[in-house]
Parts: sequence; C-alpha cells; structure tokens
Amino acid sequence: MYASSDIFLERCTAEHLALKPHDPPSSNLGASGGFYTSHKDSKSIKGLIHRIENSASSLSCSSPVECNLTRGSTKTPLSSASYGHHDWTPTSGHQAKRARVENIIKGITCTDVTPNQREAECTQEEEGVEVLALRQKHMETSGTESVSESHQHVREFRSKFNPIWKEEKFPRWSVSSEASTDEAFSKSGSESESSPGKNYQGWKKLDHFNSKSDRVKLMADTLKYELTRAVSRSVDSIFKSMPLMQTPTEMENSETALPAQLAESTQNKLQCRTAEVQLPDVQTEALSLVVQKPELERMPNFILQPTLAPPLIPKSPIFFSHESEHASERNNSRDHQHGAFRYLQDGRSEGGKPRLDTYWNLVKVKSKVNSRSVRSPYTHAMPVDQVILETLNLPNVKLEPDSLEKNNLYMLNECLTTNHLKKAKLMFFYTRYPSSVVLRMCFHDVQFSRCITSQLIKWFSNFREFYYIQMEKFARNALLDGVVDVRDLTVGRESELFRALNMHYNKANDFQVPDRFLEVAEITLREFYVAISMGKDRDPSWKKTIYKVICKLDSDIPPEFKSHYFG
DNA sequence: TGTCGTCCTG
DNA sequence: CAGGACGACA
Repeated sequence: MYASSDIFLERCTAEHLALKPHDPPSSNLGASGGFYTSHKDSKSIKGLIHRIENSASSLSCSSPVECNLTRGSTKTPLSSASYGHHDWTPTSGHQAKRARVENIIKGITCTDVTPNQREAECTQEEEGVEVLALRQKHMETSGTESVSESHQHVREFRSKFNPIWKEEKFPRWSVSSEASTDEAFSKSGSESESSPGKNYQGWKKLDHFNSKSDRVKLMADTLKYELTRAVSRSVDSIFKSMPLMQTPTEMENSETALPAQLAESTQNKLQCRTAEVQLPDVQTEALSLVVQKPELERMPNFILQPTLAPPLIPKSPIFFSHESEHASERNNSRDHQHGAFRYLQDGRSEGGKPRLDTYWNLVKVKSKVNSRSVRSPYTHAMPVDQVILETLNLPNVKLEPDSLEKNNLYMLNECLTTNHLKKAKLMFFYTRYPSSVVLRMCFHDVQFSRCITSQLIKWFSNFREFYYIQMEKFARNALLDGVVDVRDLTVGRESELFRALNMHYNKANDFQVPDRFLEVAEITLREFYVAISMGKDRDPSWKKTIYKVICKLDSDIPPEFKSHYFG
C-alpha cells in the first residue's frame, strides 16, 4: 500500500533560510543626508518644515501635474525610459500583463513632482522659523541671552508672522476622544495652551519664563507649534487636525525625537481608524481591512519610480531564469528559478540604502476605501500609460530617492490593499506557511502592526483552507472515480485541480506558477488520497498529519517579492 | 496570557 | 475574505 513517506522524495532540508534581517530602510538622501543629524541646526529645522510642507502639499495636490519621467533617470541606471515609458505600447496587453504582475510582486513606487510654487509659499515661514531656530541654537550654546533678548526674539518672530499670530490662525485642535490625541497633548507638558480644542497660546507665557530652560522650552514650544502648524495646514486636506505636539524635552533629548513623535502621534491617530484621506467610500465587498490605495496614489503628480524594471514577459522562461545571482542568499538547493528580477533591482539607487529610519514613518496615509471602481479623474492626463495606472493598485506610495532628497517624506501603508492581497496569493505558490519574517520582508511597504500581521496570517490561513478543501475534494473524487494507484494522481498545468487553484490564487492567469507548486499540490493530493483511502478521515484530526507534511514543503520566496533594499 | 492555526459561519 | 470560537503551544 502506498506509504505516506513514499509520496514525495524530496523533503525540505531547510524550510526557513537565514533571511537577512530587515534592515531599517534608509533614505538615499545624498548630499542632504547630513541634514538630519541635528535638529539644533537652524537649516535643519528650516529644511524640515520646508520638506514637510513640500511633501504634504504634493500629497494633497489635486491639480494635474506633468509627470516627470526623466528626472529620476538621472539618478538611477534604470531610468523611466528603460522601465518602459518610452517603450510602452498602449496597445500591448501583453506588456500590461507582465507589468501588472511585476508590480504586484515588487510593489510600485510612485513619486511626485515637487511644485515650484511651494518654494515661494514656504519662504516666509522658513525665514521666520529660521530666525527662531537660530536664536534657539544661540541660546543653547551661549546661555547668556537675557530675558529681554528672548522677548525680542519672540517678538521678532511674532511680527514676522504677524498676520498669522494676530489673526490667531492657529489650527484648532480637534476635540477628540482619541487617547492618542490626549496623550499627544499631555506629553506636551503644557497646560491650557495645548489642550484640545484650544488655540495654541504658548507665547502668552513670554512674561513668565525666567531661566534658560524656560526660554528654550518656550522657543521649542513655539517652534514645535509652528512646525506642527505648517504640517497641519499642508496636510489639512488629508488629515483632520493633527495635534503633533512634542515636548521640548523630547526635542532636546533626541535628534530624531521630533519626526519620531510626529510619526507616533500620527500613527496613533490613524491606527485602525476611518480613512483620514478624503476619499469616496465605495467599498462594495466584505473586505473591511483590505483597502485599495487612496485616490492620491493615482494622482498624476505621482510617477512610476524609475527603479522599476522593464515589464516582464509573462510565463516566459526569462521570468524565472536559472541564473540567479541571489542564489548565494539561500542555502536551499531546490531553490526556484527566480533570478529574472535581478536586473530590476539593479536599478535602485546606488547611493546605498536610503535612510528611511525615522522619516520613513513621518507621515502615513491610510485609506479604507476599497474602490475598484474609483478612477482618478486625471488619469487621462497621465504621461505614464494609463493601462499601468489603472491596472495597478499601487500598494505603496513612496517618493523616489530623487524626490526624497527634496521632500524627505515617506509613507508606509497602515492597511493592506487589494494589491497586497494579490501579492500574498502569488506568494502562496511558494509558501503555504510564511513566517512573520518572510511576511515583513515581502510587505516592506506596510507598517507592520499586530493588526496587519494578524490579517496577513489570516489571509494565508484562508488560502490554505481553500487549498486543502480542493485537495480533499479532488482526492475523494479520485477515489470515487476508481483510481486505485496513487501514482495515477498527478497535478499538471492542464489538470482540473490546478485550474481551480490557479483561478483562486492567480485569477488573471498572468503569473507563471512555479513548477514546485505543482509538485507540492500533487504531493498534497496524494496525501489526502492515501489518508482517505485508509480511512484515516474518521479521525477528527486526520488532516493535521497532512498539514505537518505540507508545511515542510514551503519554498523560498523569490527576492523579487521582497524589499527593494535587500539586494 | 498572547499568539497562531484550524474550523465554522456569513 | 473576515469574524469568532476553540485548541495547542510557549
């Protein structure tokens, strides 16, 4: 009789490779990299605000902006031209397909074009903040400034922004029951001036400080407020009253405390909440946690990152060539033929790993909109082929390194999109039981949280459920059909079982399912067949034995599924 | 106790 | 696909 151990000859010897730890993504800031080294530097503060404003305005920009497809090409070997913008043939559904698969796997990265007009808009505030920052730095270094001088500096700053201060055009902190909101304010260490629902009035304490620390605190409070205000105004269309306050102590303690706090505050406020992005709520299916990308991701002011490779030819041998340079990363000899994306990654910035650490989390945009029907009204104006933008639900919106240098704004999805779901399904062809490490590597554009992790785990659990149900069904059918030899059970690409599986995980049929999956499917089918034929299904937990076998057959996820920065 | 996987249900 | 119940496990 057929023995379970005979079903498959090759067992995984190393189910989980020693994967590289997820290096904190770092931004390729180039010459401006040093910008983040100290918040004490006035230019840093100036630049920070400027960059935040720039980036935020870009996010909320609604006007069609010509996509800059050439700028990035100066930075990366794989320019937009090589990616296929110029080569693109709108009528080529073939390329569209492979581009879609490729982008699902890798995750499209978008960027925006920095509007020049933002420069002028920011100038005044930059100057004011710069004055303030310079004074703050001066006080910190000299510690000799008198109270009157401090008063004068603040007055100088206030007069600079007279219209703002006079008219008290301060952002009114939203009265929120959110713990994060209250927490953010309580952390500010101030009393009434930082209470939700009240205007910031920290400057009223001018006459009360009488020590250096007080002055520093005041200046920091003011600066902090101004920074917050700048962000709040620019992102106002996206976020609703973001109280991004930070205590001076925190600002002083850590050079990254400010962006970190901003990120934390933002994240807390956004976590598992209704979309902050004003998008039409057109969710039509029960995917409460599966979201499509925000509308702004389709905005024309975002362009395809030139690091993306030329579209792949679906199902072509090239797609999974054997000449993988990543083979050294894995110690599994039965590895798959996934070196075809090598050249894709060569296009990434050569400047090393971008510094994303703190700024990566600076601003995050979340949307719960599941809008397959949502189409950007500006798609018609996109220089990038409309097919790409319409077929791609860009899972991640990041600024290309070139723009990052100008904007220093990164975004991580706080929710999984339908594109992530598609990617997860494709991953299922390789691994049925992905580890959390693998998930993190493959969904590098997602801000992992307990919620996200659970959802991904749930997805794969659902995938397995469908998988095993199909296996059991076809195994029983085989028995009913009179199959007596387990060796007669095969799973080929033309088999009905594979068609069912492929329809589920690869509905568009534009992904080249690895042969290994067919092998695993065949093994699973035979395991079920044997177990059922032996009557083991009378045991309520009879499937667990099969599960233990199948979980050892996981393959490595091709590097193309993983972070761009893993080389 | 928290996490993860399975099973069941909608 | 998601939510909930349940059990196994560390």
